[in-house]
Amino acid sequence: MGKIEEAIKQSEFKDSYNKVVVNLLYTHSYLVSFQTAVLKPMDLSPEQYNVLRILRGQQGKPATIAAIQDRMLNTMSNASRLVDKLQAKELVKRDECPENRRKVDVLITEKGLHLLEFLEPQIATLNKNVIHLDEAELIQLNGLLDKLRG
Amino acid sequence: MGKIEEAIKQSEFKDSYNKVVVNLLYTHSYLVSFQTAVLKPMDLSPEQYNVLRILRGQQGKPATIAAIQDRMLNTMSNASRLVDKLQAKELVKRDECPENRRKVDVLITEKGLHLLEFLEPQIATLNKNVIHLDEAELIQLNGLLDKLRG
DNA sequence: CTACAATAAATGTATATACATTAATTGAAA
DNA sequence: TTTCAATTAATGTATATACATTTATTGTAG
Repeated sequence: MGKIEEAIKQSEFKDSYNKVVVNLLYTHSYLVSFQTAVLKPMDLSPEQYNVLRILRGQQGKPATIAAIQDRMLNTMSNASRLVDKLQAKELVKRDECPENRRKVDVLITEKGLHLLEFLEPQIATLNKNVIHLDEAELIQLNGLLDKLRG
Repeated sequence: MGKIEEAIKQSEFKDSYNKVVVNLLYTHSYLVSFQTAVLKPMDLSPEQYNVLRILRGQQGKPATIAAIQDRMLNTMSNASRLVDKLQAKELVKRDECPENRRKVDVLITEKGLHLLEFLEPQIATLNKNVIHLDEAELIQLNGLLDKLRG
């Protein structure tokens, strides 16, 4: 597919800022559509998958809703309802936090951990197939994205 | 804010592919949230703004719904309903395509063009303020994103 | 202690999105 | 010409998202 100009059939951009914004939005959509396809048979949305990985990253420690929200990629979405969905599928469980009853301790279940283990190799294969960059380029891209945000 | 590890409080990633995916999703959210804030006072969503720009790019020629869909950044969303919303605000108009009554000719209105002119300098300023890259880095980033998609 | 502000999560609501289905029109084969 | 497949847009529907409001609990000033 190649250059963004061909991909969206637009011959030129106002400036490089504009072009990089469009390119990022387009590449995001490209990646998310593949990811969605892999997750869908397991009835998971990309954000639900992300929350599961956040919880596994806690390594046994519970996370509050606010802590999950804080680590989410899409900072504006609704952690409380995402946890609802995951709980309905028994992938996470909620406990009232004993020392502060306003808070809720969220933990990933065994079932949730197994689902992640099942999905991870599929996601890894997918990534290698759809991201046409070598290791050096990946590192360079990570650096540029970090720098972009300042 | 800096490195993605700090931004989402995750100390390490499975591999560079994984890291670049997370970094892209996070950077996307970073950019979209700023863009949304600029567009919101004008009652436009980012995708509606994108459709307006696609239509202006036609330079007077109408575009069918399918042609808009094809050029959209988020390839899965619904051009027909986005055009509905824009039409309700009188930013675009729809005409039945005379030589093929299945098709619909969509055109940007004067009002739509004026809105774009009003927004563009605001978006340009925003981009310069939130994208902390110089011209050489922007070009490099565009190249890497194009290559990523293959 | 009481009243009130601050915090945490849940809920309400409108809109957006993903995806499937339907409806209308056209083109082409029998 | 009739029938049927293909094309194009619109609609249905379930879910996701953004953002405001509400509820419950805690902490603190008076």
